[in-house]
Amino acid sequence: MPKREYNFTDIEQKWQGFWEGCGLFHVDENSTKEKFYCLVMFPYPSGTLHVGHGRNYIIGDVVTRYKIMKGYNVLSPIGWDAFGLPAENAAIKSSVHPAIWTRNNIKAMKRQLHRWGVGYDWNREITSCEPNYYKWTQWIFLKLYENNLAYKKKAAVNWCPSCATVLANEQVVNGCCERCDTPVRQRDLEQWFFRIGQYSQKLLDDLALLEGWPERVKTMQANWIGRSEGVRIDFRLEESGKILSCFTTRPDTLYGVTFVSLAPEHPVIGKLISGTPQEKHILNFVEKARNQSMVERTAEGTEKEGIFTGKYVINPVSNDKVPLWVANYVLMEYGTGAVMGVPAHDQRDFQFAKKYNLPVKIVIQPEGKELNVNTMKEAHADNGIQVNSGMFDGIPNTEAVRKITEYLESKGIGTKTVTYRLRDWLISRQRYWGAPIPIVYCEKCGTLPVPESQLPVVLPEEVEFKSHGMSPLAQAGSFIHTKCPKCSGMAQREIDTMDTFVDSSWYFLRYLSPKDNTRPFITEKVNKWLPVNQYIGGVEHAILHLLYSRFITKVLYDLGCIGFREPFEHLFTQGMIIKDGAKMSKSKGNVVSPDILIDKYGADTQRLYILFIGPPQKDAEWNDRGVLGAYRFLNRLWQKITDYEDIYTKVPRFDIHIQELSAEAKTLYRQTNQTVKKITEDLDTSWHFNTAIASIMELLNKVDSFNVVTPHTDEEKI
RNA sequence: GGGCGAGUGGUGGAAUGGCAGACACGAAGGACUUAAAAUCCUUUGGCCGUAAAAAGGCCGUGUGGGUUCGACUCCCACCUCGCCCACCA
Repeated sequence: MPKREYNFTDIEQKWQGFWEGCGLFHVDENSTKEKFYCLVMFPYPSGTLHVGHGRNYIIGDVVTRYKIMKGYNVLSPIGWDAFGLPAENAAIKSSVHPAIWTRNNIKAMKRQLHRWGVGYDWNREITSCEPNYYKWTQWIFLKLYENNLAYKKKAAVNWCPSCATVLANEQVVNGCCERCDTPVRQRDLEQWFFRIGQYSQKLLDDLALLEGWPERVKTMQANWIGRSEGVRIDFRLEESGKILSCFTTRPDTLYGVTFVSLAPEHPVIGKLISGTPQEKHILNFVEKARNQSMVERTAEGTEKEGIFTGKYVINPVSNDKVPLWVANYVLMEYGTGAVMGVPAHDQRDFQFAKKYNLPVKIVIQPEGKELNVNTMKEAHADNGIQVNSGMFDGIPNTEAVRKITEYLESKGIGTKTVTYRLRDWLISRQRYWGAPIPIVYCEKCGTLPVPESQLPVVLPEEVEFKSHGMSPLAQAGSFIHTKCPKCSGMAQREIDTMDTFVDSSWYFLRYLSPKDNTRPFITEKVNKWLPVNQYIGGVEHAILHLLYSRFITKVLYDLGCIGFREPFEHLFTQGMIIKDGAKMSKSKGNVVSPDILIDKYGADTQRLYILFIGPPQKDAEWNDRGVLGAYRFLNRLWQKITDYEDIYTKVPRFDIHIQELSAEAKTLYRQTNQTVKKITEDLDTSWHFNTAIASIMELLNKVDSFNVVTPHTDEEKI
């Protein structure tokens, strides 16, 4: 038999054309079939795609096609998360406008997605940097502003004094500017925040609703929200008698307090030390601590440093007089910005006390051994029995937590408090390439939101990019100067843009009405199609993107705009593709281009290999030889199928009489059905694409050996 | 320091309480070829066994314990690696 060639180019072009022609991936919204919303995280248009990106889209494509075959009405949309810092950096480096750079990248990546043969409803494509999209990102901002969920306050940014510009955390390398190596300083700017903190408890509670999410992602979110129960205890300043509150989760250690520390930013410091001889020293210390960049100050191994204020506070239960310090490890944003120091029972306090010769006082003795102040090498943070604790002596410390809290509350010197680690979401970016924040500042009328009728606030395209200095928007006079929406007098626009996470926290609603210019989304449609049945993306988004999307969904639900509280029913997080020991990425220089592989072996080979490489939720090592194996298999399969084309096109599909088959043919028939069953299970319940493919390979191997041992007549019956 | 995950042949992996190593890669040998590539066939965890083979046997899933008739799989402790977070009071 003459060998025919497996001409993947023709085959793939033919079928891609066929799918497009029959609109396989276009959703018929009037269909009576059950809906299925399959969503892949929309890509950032960074340049070109590499095979590592492909995993996400190929898995999404498999799910989409499988659900279509199972009879669902499947929505599988795609778009572009198109605002962001890399576009701006490209503009500075190579003088290409971010808009041009971004649109070119989108064009290139779109071509690549098409070549991969992944199926989307392209009629619904959205691009977050286009005015018809960011108009509605601005609308979301206005809704939050109207409902007191957006506010402005001073917050520190990383500031490079040499470039005179704000740096993102990732642009700070070892505490220095990545471009000029100048040490980065902290600088306070007025910035916009969303009150996600107000939703901490809801975001935590509703994790329980997410049965289709991986446990580890839910745990990560719960840890990030970081609820902790404790007590706010009122200490008093020795001289003035004024209250200084400390937050603690360990009220049982209250009798062991030997000092109290303040965050360098604590507002009480200034007044407290004003006019004292040590004032200058302390202010120097505060200044130094505040100039450590966030990254540096919170990095592991940063030396704990402090300075004595010369003042004392009074312990409300023991009446001990303890020194008041300022320490760089105390954070103003968490708790009250003041911490009680218990060296005997907190390791960090222990180190601090040893360094500055502060006393150690044991108030909890572990059972079975006795702690001694003079021989302790580290703090005892575990449980034990209360000692040196007045009326609470002799009870287990776990009980003392409750008893001391009750006592403090009854005396009015403490309050049970729940705190969350989750801070409000800083959405201001001193950048050009983002959605402008729709706010106007009028000298007469103050801070005003841009009326909805005036949206979008269009990002001007004629601006200058300089390697240093302020955001290009700050120099765009025609953008800044505007009329006050209230008094029509002279006013100025906000020049900060929004964090790109705002763009991506609602895009899944827009796919249902991507071109509607009258509203961000259509309530009836999103209520019908959401929550998303299956969301697929990288685990690196387990916290921020997924938490922000949940937050915005909850806000819109509370405002009555939508009828569901969680956006994503099932979540799948795929593993990374590793090459030469590192995640495949352009910056590491270890990318494999899909285009070259498609030219050589075809898209199906690449798709098959990506699915065969290993369990999809785990990281996988890329191996060029593995691609060849996938190619060989497809060749064999294609040869086998075309060999018998004339037979099975003639025989009706289910016209097989089992009784008439030979024993070998019967076995093969059974094995075929077993394979179908195995693949169905792999796709339905576990997403074991690799073993599904392996079982087809096995079946093909069996078909091959069947031909060898059986006379030709039996083949024809199959 | 906290959280999550993973340790199985030369490699990616399969088996999740019942024959460990499916499937694939690589390697070795052979067929075809002037030759190479491609393709096809055979072998391929280690050790013992044998003149060579075969039969057969023993060992083997990071380490040490445990549960069980039976453990890669479940439980406890430890070691190593990866990822995420981290001075959170």
